[in-house]
Amino acid sequence: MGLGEESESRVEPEASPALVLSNAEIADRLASLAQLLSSQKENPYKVRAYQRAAARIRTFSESLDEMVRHDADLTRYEGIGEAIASAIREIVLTGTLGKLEKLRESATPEVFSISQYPRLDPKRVLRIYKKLGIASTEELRRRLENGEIDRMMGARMAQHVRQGLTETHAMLLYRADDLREAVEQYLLGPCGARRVEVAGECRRRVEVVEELVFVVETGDFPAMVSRLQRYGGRTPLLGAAKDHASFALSSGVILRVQLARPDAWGLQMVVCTGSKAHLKELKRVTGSLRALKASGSNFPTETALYEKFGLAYIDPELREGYGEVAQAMGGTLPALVTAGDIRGDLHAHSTSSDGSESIEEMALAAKARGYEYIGISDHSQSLKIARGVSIDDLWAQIRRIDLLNGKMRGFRILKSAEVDILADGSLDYPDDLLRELDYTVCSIHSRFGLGEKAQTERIMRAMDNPYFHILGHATGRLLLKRPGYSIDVDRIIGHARQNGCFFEINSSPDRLDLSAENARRAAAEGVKIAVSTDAHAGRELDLIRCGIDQARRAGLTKATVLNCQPWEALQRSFKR
DNA sequence: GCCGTTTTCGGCCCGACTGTTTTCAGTCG
Repeated sequence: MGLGEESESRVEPEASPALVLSNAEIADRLASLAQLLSSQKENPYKVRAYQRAAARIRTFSESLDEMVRHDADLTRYEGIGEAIASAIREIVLTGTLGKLEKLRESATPEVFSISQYPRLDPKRVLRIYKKLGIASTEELRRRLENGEIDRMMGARMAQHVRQGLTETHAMLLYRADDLREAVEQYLLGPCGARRVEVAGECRRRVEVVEELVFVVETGDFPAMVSRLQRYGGRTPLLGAAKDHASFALSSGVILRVQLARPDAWGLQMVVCTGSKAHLKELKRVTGSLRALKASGSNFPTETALYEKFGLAYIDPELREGYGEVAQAMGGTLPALVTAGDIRGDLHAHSTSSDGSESIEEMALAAKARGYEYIGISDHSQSLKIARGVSIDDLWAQIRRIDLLNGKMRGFRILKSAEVDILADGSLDYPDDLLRELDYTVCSIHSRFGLGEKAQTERIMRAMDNPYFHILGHATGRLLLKRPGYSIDVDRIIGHARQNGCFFEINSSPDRLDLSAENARRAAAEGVKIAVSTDAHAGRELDLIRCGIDQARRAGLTKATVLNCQPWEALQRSFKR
């Protein structure tokens, strides 16, 4: 998008830079090799080593091709040893990899065709082929599009195939932040930008990013565009006009840069930040933004633009078209929660279950962050793989925390547990033990496959237990990996309100569960939400920033976030 | 294949549960 003066045109690939292999092309070959080795049942650690190296290479901003030609030592990078370094050299110098070609020759036609899509897992795809009686990637794509893979193989498999077959790839926000940093440095350094600011999904803190957008100021835009084509060796230009351009980054994310003059900077930031839904709301007040630009009005900052139309400044996280423009006009925008409002973490693990630091260490880490409390919520007895705490051990842990609290000043360790919600909706500890805890986080870790109705009622039954307090990661989703189990969120929100239960925004970057949309619905019904990290080590308490991003996207304020309260108030909230 | 090092090879997390099945391999944190 952007307010381009002319529409984008397809650009023919340049002749000479094509001789340079891009990091993406090198990574693809290593990934294909991993596929073929995997389908030959090679040592899985070897397979993973190639996959890891391929993934790593996609994040490089320097050109591997150039490094090889300058005889740089590639083994200084983690995950690249002698063997993979020499494979990369061979790819760069000969354009091919003998080992890969050989394996391709001996592969079945099915596996050969799968290896054209380096992100597909051949084992999984072969299972699909067998079950659906098909044998080609074209057929695979067709069955994906008509929903058959979803129906026959499940949503998870469908997601894998979808990601494997498409060329653009979404990326977790917190990985995109690293990429953003690298591209920003590249824009300011080699590209000679005077000013760079990130916009788009990254700025709105959307949990999964498909496009990196920058607003830039430079005296020589064409030079910047040509320099960007050499990012990571070679970065294909997808299209360009005189004031904007987009590129296909190695990682599969689209990079878009929009040129802006200082006097139109604010306007371009608004347009490039989006979202589409926000801009639609905004245009009802401002009229066409394109016309606004043509009028030559002066909008050096976003605030200048919003102010001119009688709007308060709208935080980027709120720009999703949920009525924020009307709120900005009426002066009723929420004061979004910030990391500084958080008084403690209500979901952390310790060495008692699958954490890597002791209760004392976790407490010290929380105290060092300026928190007033930390809730130790270790896994319950049934979750064997996470070394769930036995009934006896939890009794002992309760007594130990009491002792520790006796020695702490101005800080409190809360006695909690992440209690499994069992298949029948009962909780994984007896009531007389649950009663001794300050509160509980109750979560589903098994039987994801129950249908929506059964899963919903399972959670509602669990909420009927008077010692149920916070529903942990409500849908079990893992972003870009697993869609989560199906539940009727509205029914569960209603039941939570009735029973005095709460939700959690789990801050793990690949969970962020509740979603912003569901958190918004819960808050609208008056159900408070804990923003928790699920930390398994002291440093993971930092992940709270990811949860805060999500909470802000949901429009949550200090008053709607459970752990913005001091312990005394919290204690009252947990009385049912 | 990489890493670390106790320098020459073993570990790379793991163990119970699940299944319009695949009786093994995928899955849950």
